[in-house]
Amino acid sequence: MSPLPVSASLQDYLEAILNLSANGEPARVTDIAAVLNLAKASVTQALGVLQEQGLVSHDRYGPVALTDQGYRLAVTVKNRHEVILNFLVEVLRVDPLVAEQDACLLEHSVSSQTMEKLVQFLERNNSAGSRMREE
Amino acid sequence: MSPLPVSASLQDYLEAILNLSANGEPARVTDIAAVLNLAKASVTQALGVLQEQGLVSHDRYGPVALTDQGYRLAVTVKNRHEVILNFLVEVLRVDPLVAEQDACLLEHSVSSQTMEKLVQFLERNNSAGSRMREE
DNA sequence: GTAGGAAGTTAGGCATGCCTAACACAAAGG
DNA sequence: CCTTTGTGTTAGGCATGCCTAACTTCCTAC
Repeated sequence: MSPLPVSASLQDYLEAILNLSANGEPARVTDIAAVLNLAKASVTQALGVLQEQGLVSHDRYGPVALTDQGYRLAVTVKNRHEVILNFLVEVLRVDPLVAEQDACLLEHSVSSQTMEKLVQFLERNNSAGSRMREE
Repeated sequence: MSPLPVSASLQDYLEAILNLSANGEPARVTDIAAVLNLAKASVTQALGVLQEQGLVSHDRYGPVALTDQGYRLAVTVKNRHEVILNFLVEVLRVDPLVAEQDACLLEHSVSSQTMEKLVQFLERNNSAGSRMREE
């Protein structure tokens, strides 16, 4: 329960698994490798670590599933990603493709406090007027 | 001249050296190690790499200096740091200490485009009106 | 059933980046 | 001088995270 030291890399695996299983797909090693653009062997290795930490369940040669704990963590990571992406695209007007890449990296470097502040900022400037004029 | 692959870690060394030499200090291995909170041996090693890449000049047992190229790169890195810090503190109102830590990490993950957009945003919302109306 | 190919794993290797321990050098004081 | 103290380097080790190559397992189609 302690704030498990889940590296940026492992967070990426969790996020990928969440996205895959959200799409109905059962999250196989090959799919994860494809999404993350890594060798399958690397995925197998990472899954071993994630399983040790109780974040993933994975029988040999079987599909991969998030545990409850892993799911919660993955959702957190994905939220970060989306908040940051939203900010980059909607506020800064960064090109969506670039923003997507940036979000992938930034999501691992932003403190919780900054994330909160970012959410607050978006609530102020987004909901208040999703089309707020700038002319 | 090509976009040298200078890792985040090496960028930190450059930034530290720039900050130290800006303070009059001659940037010694010990100082760099202290600033970055690393072992001196690690600094020596990194300096070797930086020297190979022509970013730093460093005679055995002597002080460390940035080359022209290294200086330019270090300034770029430092600028990124300051822009991000400024944004976090002035716009998001993140606690300065937390913001400082975040900036150290974020400066390595943000694309050039996002940096530009961030600068534009700050120019709009900072200089134009440090008290911009939000009512 | 059995031969494919696809999926998954294992083994071994490599780069980065950090560490500690031990050694070499330097500069200053007695 | 020569010893002491701090600075710098070298050597060796370790963790992470990736890779390729070779092997095993699975599944499907014949």
